[in-house]
Amino acid sequence: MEKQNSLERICQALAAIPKGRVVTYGDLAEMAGYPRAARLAGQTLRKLPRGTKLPWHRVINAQGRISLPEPGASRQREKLEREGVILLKGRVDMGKYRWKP
DNA sequence: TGTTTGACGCTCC
DNA sequence: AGGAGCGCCAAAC
Repeated sequence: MEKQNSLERICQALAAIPKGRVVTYGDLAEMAGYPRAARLAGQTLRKLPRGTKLPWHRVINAQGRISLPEPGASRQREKLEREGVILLKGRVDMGKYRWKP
C-alpha cells in the first residue's frame, strides 16, 4: 500500500517532466494523482530544499508565468532559459513548451 | 477537530 | 488585454 505522502508523489511527477518542457501546477498535481489540487503542488514544491536535483523550475502557473516571489523567480527564469525555455516578457509560450504527452 | 493557508485555475467585469 | 473575485484540495497550525 502506498503510504506515499504528497511530497513523494509530487516529486515523482516532477521527475517525469522532460528537459526543455514545462507544466502547470494543476497538471503536476493531476500527474501526482490530485486533480484540482494545483495549490497542493505549489505548497509541496515550496518545501523542497535548494540543492534539490528535481526540476522544480519546470513548473509554472497556467498563465505561463513564474509564481514565485522574488528570490526564486530570477533563479527559476535563469534555469529555464538555460534549458532552452525562453521567457518572453516574463512569459512562457505554453503552446510550445507545455509538456503534452 | 476545526480553521487557515497557499510557488493555483477559471470566470467575469 | 489586464485586473479582480470566487472556487478547489490537501496539508499545516
